[in-house]
Amino acid sequence: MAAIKPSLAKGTRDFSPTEMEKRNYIFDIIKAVFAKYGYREIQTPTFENLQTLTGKYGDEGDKLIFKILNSGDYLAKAPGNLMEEKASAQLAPHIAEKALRYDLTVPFARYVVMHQHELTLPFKRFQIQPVWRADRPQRGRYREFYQCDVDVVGSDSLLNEAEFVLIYHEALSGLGLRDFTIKLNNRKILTGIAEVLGKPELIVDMTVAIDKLDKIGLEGVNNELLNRGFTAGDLEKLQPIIQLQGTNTEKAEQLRQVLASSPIGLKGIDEIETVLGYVEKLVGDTAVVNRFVELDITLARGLNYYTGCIFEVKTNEATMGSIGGGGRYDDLTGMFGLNGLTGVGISFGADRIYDVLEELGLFPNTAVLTTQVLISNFDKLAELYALPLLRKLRAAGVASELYPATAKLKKQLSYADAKKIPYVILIGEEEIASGLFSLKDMLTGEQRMLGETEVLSFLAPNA
RNA sequence: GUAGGUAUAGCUCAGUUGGUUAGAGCACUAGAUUGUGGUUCUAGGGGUCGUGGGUUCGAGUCCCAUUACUUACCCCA
Repeated sequence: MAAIKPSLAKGTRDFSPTEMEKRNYIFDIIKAVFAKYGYREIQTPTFENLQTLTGKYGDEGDKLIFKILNSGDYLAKAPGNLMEEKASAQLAPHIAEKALRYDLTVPFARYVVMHQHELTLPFKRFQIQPVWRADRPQRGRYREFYQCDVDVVGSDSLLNEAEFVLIYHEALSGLGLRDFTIKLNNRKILTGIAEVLGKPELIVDMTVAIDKLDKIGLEGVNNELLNRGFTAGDLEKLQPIIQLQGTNTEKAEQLRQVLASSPIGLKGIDEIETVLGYVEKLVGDTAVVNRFVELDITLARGLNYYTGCIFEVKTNEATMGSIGGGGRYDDLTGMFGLNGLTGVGISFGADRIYDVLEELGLFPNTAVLTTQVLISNFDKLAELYALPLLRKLRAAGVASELYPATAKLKKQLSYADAKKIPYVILIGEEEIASGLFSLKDMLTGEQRMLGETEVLSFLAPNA
């Protein structure tokens, strides 16, 4: 068999030991916060029935689902006419009945419906698993990436929304981020705006356009609105909304006036104000809230399913898309036949957070823990002589290893150096004769002769 | 799906209007140092210059095609 050139599938990455240690550092901090707020972990399968996933993410989203070819002679049962016509989209469900999960929310909805009789509502769960999307990779965008989702179903209390703001703040601060913005919006406000304009059916076009304010500026947004079916008169009404200024309270006040004729819009504002009120009480410091939380009506995401509050988090310390997002969906499980169950949740983009922490140099050294001590291996005699010490070190909880072959000391020390092992124990003729061990500090280069108990108490002072 | 950019050693990259045997740094191996790493010095291994075609006396260099990677748009974490 001819050797093939090794390569990674597009948009995927290997995680080497150092990277894994850093990734776990992120996951551990996020998990600890989730647990602290009462969420419990679940996992769902890597792949689901294709039917479970399609139709949940909009047309664009459906195209990005990785489908898994059926086993066996999958073309035998496929409709001939569709193959003749090369109708890929229609043919796909006939030859691919499974697909890789696209996010964690839809599998969670399926989970809730299937386990409804064993769940105590409200059910609070978190889930940290990879998801797959078949889009074109670019900076901060991968085809395989991890989401850290935390959701609660069966509770319509806005306390949940408020706690998610706290979770974001606590987790991101815990990771060392200092300047980020938790943006809040509400689907009902967007609906209200579209209503006031008399164009409720254009809500998606409207929000997609004004969402780009940061990127293409006011003029660009206005042009896009015109292209998407809005009139000059609509634009005029929209200007004060798009360019909303001031504190969160001031913004809410202005919106209240604009949306006076829209009951649903006013409800959205009520919700935002309630959430902000809870957040202030929970944080206990208005200045902190104003610094990290921002009412931003240009925020548009997940419009296919979000019905209430919408979240998005951006870091201001690095150029990166959003590092998290979420929202409320009133009918999370309706698509699986269980109506009237509301859900709200957020997600952390772990891979992007990793890139940001890397760029800002925020990974602590302790995130990269390794073997504490390496025992050298001079010859077979020393190797055997080392084994009891190795056993005692490990029994005392010291991460330790014996160099697995008789090799030049230079090579063994280089190994310790490359692996950043802080101590090396040298065992040769002298040590065997004296019964002492040479303990070398790799950082200072100092070397001492110690007895076994001294070695153990030095490397494991608390054991 | 649309539009750019890039492709030379394991990695990051030089390579002059087309001209002899394609280079550097890092990494690796060995020696200087037969029981001492990280610094230093010396030597060594490692290349069908992404692939296929074309122009030319001659192509890493120019042209065409193709593939892969990459950046941006759409969309999204």
